[in-house]
Amino acid sequence: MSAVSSSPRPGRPRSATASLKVMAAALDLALEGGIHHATIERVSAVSGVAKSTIYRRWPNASAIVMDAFLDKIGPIIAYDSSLPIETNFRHSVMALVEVFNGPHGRLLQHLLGAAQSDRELGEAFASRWIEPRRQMGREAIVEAVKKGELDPEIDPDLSMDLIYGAVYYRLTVSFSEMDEGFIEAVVDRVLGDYLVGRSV
Amino acid sequence: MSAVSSSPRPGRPRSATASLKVMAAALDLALEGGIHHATIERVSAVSGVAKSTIYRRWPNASAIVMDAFLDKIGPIIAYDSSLPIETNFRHSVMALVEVFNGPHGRLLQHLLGAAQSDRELGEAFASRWIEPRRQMGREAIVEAVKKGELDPEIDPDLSMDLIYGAVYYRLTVSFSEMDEGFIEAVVDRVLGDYLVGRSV
DNA sequence: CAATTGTCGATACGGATCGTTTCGTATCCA
DNA sequence: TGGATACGAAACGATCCGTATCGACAATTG
Repeated sequence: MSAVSSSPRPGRPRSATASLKVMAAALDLALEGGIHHATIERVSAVSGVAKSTIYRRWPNASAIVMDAFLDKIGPIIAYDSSLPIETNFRHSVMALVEVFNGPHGRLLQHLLGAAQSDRELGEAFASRWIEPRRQMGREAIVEAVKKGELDPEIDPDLSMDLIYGAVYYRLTVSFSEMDEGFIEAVVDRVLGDYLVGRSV
Repeated sequence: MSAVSSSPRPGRPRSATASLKVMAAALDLALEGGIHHATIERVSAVSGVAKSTIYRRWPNASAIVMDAFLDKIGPIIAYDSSLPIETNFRHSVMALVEVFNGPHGRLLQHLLGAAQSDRELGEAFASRWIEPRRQMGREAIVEAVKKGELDPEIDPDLSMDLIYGAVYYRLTVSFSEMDEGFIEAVVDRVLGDYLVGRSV
């Protein structure tokens, strides 16, 4: 468990900039012409990093795009527990849907598509993109219960399945648009009955 | 609008058996080694139908697999309006999840994945697989409202987004298992509050 | 019956991409 | 100074793509 900072092994160390150049090139190519446009050959040509070097670090082109995407977009999670729980969810889900509708939306869709037939890709996606959001959502619910905003009977996990399920279903299964009204309806429908001081 | 039964056009008619042989071969290959194993070259070799003939009928390999899948599995829709609405939904969603868990589940997942970066495939999937199920689900809800089983306040479309959203989310986004308990929880959570004679 | 029209299977083509390998060079550690 | 490892460049065989060509075949049309 000694995660040494500098290089513990002999031999020439891996170039630190190579990975960055490769990921930047892969992201550019994928944003420009869809994920299938980001091939290893093209990434190598655009980044100036040799194919052999790339294959030493990633198993295939989709994995590069996934890494690049998660590094760039992954950290953005918008939960704000100072807001009322319902508003908090509306805002955070709306922020997610704005990513869907923005320039990275199609790429996210393509990545999720590729993950359907690539186990490692799917695991990376689930652990680095999906789970952090679920986690924060669950925590927001638990906090809201503590504050007395929500009925303790609520099932946080099921709530996440329903809310995120509905928006990903629209994005990737029924391929239909989402507006603010839809998000409000979903959040209301899932949280509404558990809001304290309402369902009288 | 004269959809003639036999061949109205001159020239040699298309072989009726060719499409069947192609679809059977494509489905076999896809079930055997994943959707990427069903290439045009292999389908041609296995089915004995020439590549040129295949390209005359389908734009790419995924489209063949989609057609084959929908022809074989598509018709199976299990709604039974004689049951109480809650039981009806539990059964039909359970039947869908059993498809997910069965031999065709991974194929469905792969097809949905391919549809993320193939517009035509996505539209075929939405119109031939998703929409018929939503339609029957909505009708079941409307009937239940008429029968007085459900509160007329319920939103059938939103209910479909929530129920199907949750199960597809588990299949394709969070990659987690589904058991009967999960399905009961989802259906209960979405329909429960609208069941007449309960939330007193 | 003969001409027309479209499909059939077989085969070949150029092109893209894959993933691997080889080679000489560069860089770090002991 | 070695030994070990990474680097870029280049070439490899293989697969699949989508298109085109070919002669043979089977239906309609006149």
